[in-house]
Amino acid sequence: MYKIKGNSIIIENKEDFDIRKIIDSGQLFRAEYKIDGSIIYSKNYKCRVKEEEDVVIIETEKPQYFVNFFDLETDYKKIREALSIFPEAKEACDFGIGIRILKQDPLETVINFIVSSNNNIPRIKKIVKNIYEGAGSVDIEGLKTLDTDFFLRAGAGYRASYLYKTIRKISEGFDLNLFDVNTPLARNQLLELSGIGPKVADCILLFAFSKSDVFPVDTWIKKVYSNIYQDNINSIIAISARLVDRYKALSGYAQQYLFYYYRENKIFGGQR
DNA sequence: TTCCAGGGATATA
DNA sequence: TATATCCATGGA
Repeated sequence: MYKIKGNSIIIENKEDFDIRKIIDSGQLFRAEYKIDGSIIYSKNYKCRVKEEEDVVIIETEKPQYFVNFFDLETDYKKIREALSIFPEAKEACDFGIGIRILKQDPLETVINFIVSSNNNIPRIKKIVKNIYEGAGSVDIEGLKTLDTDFFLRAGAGYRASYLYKTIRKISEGFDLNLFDVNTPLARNQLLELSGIGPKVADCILLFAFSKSDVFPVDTWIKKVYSNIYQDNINSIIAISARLVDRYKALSGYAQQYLFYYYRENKIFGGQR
C-alpha cells in the first residue's frame, strides 16, 4: 500500500487516503489543507502531503513516525465494508472514503482536546498554536515551565487552569502510556485529569491510543443518535454506551464516518 | 440543582 | 445588521 523512499512516503492506493477529509474530520488542529501541499504538524515533527495524479506523496524527515501517525498499516476498505451492514452507516462510509483515524502523540492530544472543549475549530487552532510557539517544543519539558497566566494569554480562557493542572500532574509522574491498558481503565485514568470529561476522554482514547471501542458523543452525534433511536436517552455516557454496544470494536470508525457525513451535509443543521 | 466562565461561528430576529 | 445561542468541563 505504501513505500518509503528516502524522505518520502508514497501511497499508491489513494482511495482511502484523502488529506482534506482527514484534516476536516475534527481530529487535527495543527494542519492546513492546501491544493499544492498540505502541512501537518505533530509533536515536534512535520510533513507535507501532496496529492498527485495516481499517488499521494508525504514528504518528511520522519517517514516512520508518519507511517504510524497516518495509520497506514490499517485496511480502511475492510472497515468500511464491515460497517456497511449497518444501514445508517453505509452512505456515511461511502461519503467518507479517505478518512483515517490518526495515531497522535498522547501529550499533544490531551492538551489539544482540553482546549477543544466547548470551543470552535478556528479558535482551538489559534490557542494551540500560541501554546506550542510559547512552549518552544511539544513535550513535557517545554510545557511544564508554563503557568496559568501563559495559557490565559494564549487565549485559552477558563481552560487555562485545567491545562496548568493537567500538565503539572503529568510532569509529576502521571503515566500517559495507556496503549496497553484496557479501554475502561484507560478512560478512568484520563478522567483524573483536570479539563477531561467523558467526551474529551473518548476523543483522546480514539485519536491518540487507537481504542476503537469508544464512541465520542458530541452535539452532532446526539442528533445522529436521535435519528437512529427514538428514545429519550440524552446523557453522553448512556448514548455512548448504547452506540458502542451497537458497533463494538468498529465504534470509533463508525463515529468518524457518521460525524463527518452528518456535519458536512448539515443534516439536522438547525437547532434541536 | 442551577449558574457561570473566553470568544468565534452560526442561527435567528 | 444586531442579537442570541452554541460548545464540554469544573467549581461555586
